[in-house]
Amino acid sequence: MRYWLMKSEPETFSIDDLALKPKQTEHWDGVRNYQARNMLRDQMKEGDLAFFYHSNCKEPGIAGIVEIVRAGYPDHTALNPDSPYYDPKSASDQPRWYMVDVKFRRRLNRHISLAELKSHPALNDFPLLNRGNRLSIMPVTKAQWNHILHIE
DNA sequence: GCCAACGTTGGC
DNA sequence: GCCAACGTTGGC
Repeated sequence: MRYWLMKSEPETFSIDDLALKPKQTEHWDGVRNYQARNMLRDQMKEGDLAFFYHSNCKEPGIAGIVEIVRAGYPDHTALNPDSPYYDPKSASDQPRWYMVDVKFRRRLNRHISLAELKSHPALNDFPLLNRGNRLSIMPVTKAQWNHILHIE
């Protein structure tokens, strides 16, 4: 199994929103970046765990943990002209974009802010902290995962 | 709201 | 295939 970090803007979809969903499960739609798409489609598997990261908000940081409960499958919002994620170049017989289903596991005991993550030398290689990184899905090593849970 | 960084688009 | 222009991300 692998570990991940998944970004979401809490004003759009927060860990609290996920916790309120039926079965506390929701599909992770709207990823429109090829590198992130490849991870959704090829690498994320049922049983993987991911940090739920709140971005573009007052205090960006890790808010909780989710589990991947369905591996990559076509993101149907790309085919819906009414969706903000509509992509006219996508087609149902040749899907361009993918998503996974995630299930709420728990909130962290405390919110771990981006500023705090930056202060840990052990996380120097954490992709989230690399300058200019804009990926909304990124891999987390077991060591990084454990480190973050340790400082929780 | 600013702006640096980056990805994508499209003319050539 | 280059690269300038443009749009988006996301921290601050």
